[in-house]
Amino acid sequence: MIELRHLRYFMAVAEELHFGRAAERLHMAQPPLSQQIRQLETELGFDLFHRTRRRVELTEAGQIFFKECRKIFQQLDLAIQKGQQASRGEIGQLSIGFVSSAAYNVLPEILQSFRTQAPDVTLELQELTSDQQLTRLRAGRLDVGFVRPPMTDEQFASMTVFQEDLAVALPAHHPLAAEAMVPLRSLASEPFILFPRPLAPGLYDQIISLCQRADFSPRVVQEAIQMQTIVSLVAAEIGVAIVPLSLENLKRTGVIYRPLQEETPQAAIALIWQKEQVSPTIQRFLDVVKAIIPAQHSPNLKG
Amino acid sequence: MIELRHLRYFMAVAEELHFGRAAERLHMAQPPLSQQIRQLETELGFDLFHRTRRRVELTEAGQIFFKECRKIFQQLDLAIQKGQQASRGEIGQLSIGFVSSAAYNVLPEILQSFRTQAPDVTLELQELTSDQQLTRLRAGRLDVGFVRPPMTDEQFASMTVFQEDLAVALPAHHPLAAEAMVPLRSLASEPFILFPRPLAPGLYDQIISLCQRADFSPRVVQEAIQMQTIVSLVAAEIGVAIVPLSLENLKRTGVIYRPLQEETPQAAIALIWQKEQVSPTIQRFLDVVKAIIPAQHSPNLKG
DNA sequence: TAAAAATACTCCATAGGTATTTTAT
DNA sequence: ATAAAATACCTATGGAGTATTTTTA
Repeated sequence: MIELRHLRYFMAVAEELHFGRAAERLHMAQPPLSQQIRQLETELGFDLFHRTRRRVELTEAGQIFFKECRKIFQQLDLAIQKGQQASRGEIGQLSIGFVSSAAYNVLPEILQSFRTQAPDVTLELQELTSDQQLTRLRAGRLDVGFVRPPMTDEQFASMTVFQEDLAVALPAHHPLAAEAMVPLRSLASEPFILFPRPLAPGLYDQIISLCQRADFSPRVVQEAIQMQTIVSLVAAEIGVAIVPLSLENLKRTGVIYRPLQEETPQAAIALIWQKEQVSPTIQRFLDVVKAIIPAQHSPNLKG
Repeated sequence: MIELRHLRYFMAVAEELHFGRAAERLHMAQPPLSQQIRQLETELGFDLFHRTRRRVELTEAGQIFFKECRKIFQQLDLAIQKGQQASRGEIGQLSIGFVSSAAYNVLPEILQSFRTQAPDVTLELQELTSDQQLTRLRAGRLDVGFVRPPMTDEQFASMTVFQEDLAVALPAHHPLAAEAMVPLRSLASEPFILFPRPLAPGLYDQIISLCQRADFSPRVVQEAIQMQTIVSLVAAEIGVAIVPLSLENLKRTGVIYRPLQEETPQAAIALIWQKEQVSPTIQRFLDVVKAIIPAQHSPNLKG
């Protein structure tokens, strides 16, 4: 079986063209060196040296094998180097899941910062609902996810990266759009547009319980999977929607956002990951996120 | 010190993701396998596996190292394959020296044939005088040479590849050009153009002794290194020259070649090589040349 | 408790050392 | 006569085996 030892010895002899000097360079005696080269030649099935017992010369095959051997050691060095870089999180790939609304607030800044800090990491972004992300995180098909809490699974660690008030999205010509602030009660008879509960149970339940406290159940006329769609439906005067305030960033014309008069629970976005699976690349990503969060101030129209 | 053994073991474990099964595949027990992987990780300076003691998973660095390891083994296979090919003479390089006049007769056919038979051999052609070739052959800087005999050096083997009569090159309007055959004696008072003796002692001495036998010493008015030049000087009516007949192939206008009436020693071209240094590639070249020679008939205007 | 990897130890194959011979210059 | 590689033989490192423990699902 050929070992790197054989190749190292061969390289030394090929460079020195002298078994004695090569042995010296390898800090070993000459006879075992001769033996190992012999062994290598047997394994390879061809001779590497012309041995006139006085002069050592590379055969033609030896010359070519020598050049190719160099490449083997270069490839080995490269493998080690790349592995070490990866172990420091400097190269690698990172699969990131995110709910669509994260794309309108924290995500751009985080990605930009991470790309600067770790340019050798290939990012793979997937827009997914919160529970799709949980499934993929468990299966190891995702490294981190930006989800809507609550998130009560022991195997995940999480960090809140963004908090914002909920607001009412109104058609531009809706009477309530004239007011600076909307009391929730005034929406009691309005048609509502909501996410399907399975896709965002946290947000859905928040909205429902909010309405309950204002003594009404929202009349849901339409569900929509995308934030984009919800906003478009509002613009089309299909109904009103209670949405995270950062949707304002969409700048959809025909839609006006108004804060709720009531104290509302804040809509949060959390970064989650598997506790036990923190690769250096993931760690670097977490570090980048941590560095950015303090700079974030929850937008709040009431402030 | 990292050995291929370590890498082979790592590849097996990385593929099986199970030390027990990997050990089985490697026809060995599980504990030494664990040890060797440990050892590899220590050498590398980073972990290859996440060991939860129940599940084995590649770390990110491990995944990348795995990919690079594949390339190492591919490179190793390539090195062995190329070496074996070279040992069979299927690839390699061949340095060929030749005297300029060889380019007008045998060389083209030989090269063409060899290129067809051994397309993977890179040819390096050098136009050199006979003694320059001897020096380089001794130094190993040339594999074979096409020279003008005589060649009396024990360490070389040789093979005559071409023989031809000597002829007189005359200016087109020279009175002797009217004759079908020229007696050497009629050139006694003509101005001669010759090679400098050091560059082609064999040919030079042949010509001189030829003249001696015809009872005159040639009056040398000009020496020229290139056959081309000699022929041009003849065309310019500077003098006459005794040259190998194959120079006719130059088709220089203004020059007429006429055979000598006397029996002349033939000018030969020999292929020579170091007896002790016959690489498979050289052997293949010799074989090609041998196959061609019988087809060669010495051109002879007297025939 | 069952399955899998890690530890602890033991052994022997073989890499490497020493002494000597062979051979070519 | 000398330098260099090959051969013969011996030594001991460390790779691999067996038995056992540890750990977690």
